[in-house]
Amino acid sequence: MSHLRYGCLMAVDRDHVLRSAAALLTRKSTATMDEVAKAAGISRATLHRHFAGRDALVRALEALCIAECEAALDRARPDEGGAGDAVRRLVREIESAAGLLAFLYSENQLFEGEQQNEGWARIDARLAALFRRGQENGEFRIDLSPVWLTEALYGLLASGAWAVSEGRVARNDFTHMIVELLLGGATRREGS
Amino acid sequence: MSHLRYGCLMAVDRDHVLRSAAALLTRKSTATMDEVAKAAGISRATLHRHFAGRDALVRALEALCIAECEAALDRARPDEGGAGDAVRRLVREIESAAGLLAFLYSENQLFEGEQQNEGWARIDARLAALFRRGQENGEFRIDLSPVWLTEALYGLLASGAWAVSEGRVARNDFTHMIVELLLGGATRREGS
DNA sequence: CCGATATGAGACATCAATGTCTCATCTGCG
DNA sequence: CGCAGATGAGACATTGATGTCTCATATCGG
Repeated sequence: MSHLRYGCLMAVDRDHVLRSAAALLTRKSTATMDEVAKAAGISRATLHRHFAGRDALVRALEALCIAECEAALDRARPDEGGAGDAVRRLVREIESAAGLLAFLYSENQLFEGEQQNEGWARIDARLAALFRRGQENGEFRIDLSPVWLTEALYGLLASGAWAVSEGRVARNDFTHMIVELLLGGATRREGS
Repeated sequence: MSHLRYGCLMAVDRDHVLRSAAALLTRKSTATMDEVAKAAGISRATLHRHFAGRDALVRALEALCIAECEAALDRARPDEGGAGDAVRRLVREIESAAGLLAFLYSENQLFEGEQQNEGWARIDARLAALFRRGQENGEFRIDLSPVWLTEALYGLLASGAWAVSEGRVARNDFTHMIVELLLGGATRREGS
């Protein structure tokens, strides 16, 4: 049954291609299919055998990013312990996907009109629920809506990934910078 | 001297075209030169008479955005009073340019390799100086670098403009959302 | 060794956006 | 009115990316 072998081998290679493409497009969002193929060490023809076209590739990257974000969300256990600590865990877990997130974040406006992957709605809902939980247990302020906090988190992740890739801030500071700004803000606390 | 009249009239029309293009590209960053021309109520030929090409148009929008940001920075008087209050004034003044800023923010990665407009360096420096002033007078925490706070401000402005244009948050909340998150963070203060 | 399958290389047509050009028309001014 | 400059409409070539195709080659399993 060559079908089974075919499927298996393709899946492995497909994943490798996908991750190469993610790494490249994170740095250069306008990279050509040819450049993507070269970056993955395959020919353009083979790239097309894996992904019908650029659109399909971006969609696959979107699915990958969604899967990684949901996995990060799972690992972060957003329903356990303090909401602030959960946010810290989440940012730490999602850091590796931030570059891809930033790429898709700007690519999304290209999908206007077309339907969005419903995975984003799931993630948005889980993030908003985390912020809402923090509000309800008194940890977070209530004048900033969960929806806005969710959008702001995306924006800070994208900014952080961009600033790191540009060398303007150190990669090791990524989590700290984002978490501290998102949770504590720039104002110095009297207590600490 | 038709040259004088010519220069004057072109300047007026050019500004109108520029603002139409900004309004359109803010909503649809991939708009065609044809769409930009239609949005400005002129023909594609006339658009090309004003701006040599798409690149020149984006550069002109960049210059416009820089001018508006610097004007906002001037009006906000970042060197007067508390740094926190100065940031509030700044965000309020820069709000109208946030959409254009978001467009150029994602367009910038297209300019990789090519030299950046030095205006951004001026603005970056003024913003970083404001945050540094806040750190030095004890208002702001010192573990978040002025460079990161500057990047984060850009990111929040872009996220805010995007969220507003998508209808996910109310336009009237724009300034409050960004300022409060940037300065105070999501955590509820004991004092208030 | 043989055959099936995947791959690489490259030719080729397509397509969309762009930049350039011409020409008819309009407008304002003398 | 008559002219110069600006405009609109549209044709045209160019360019870059894309998608499709063919064929020779490499690889792997039987």
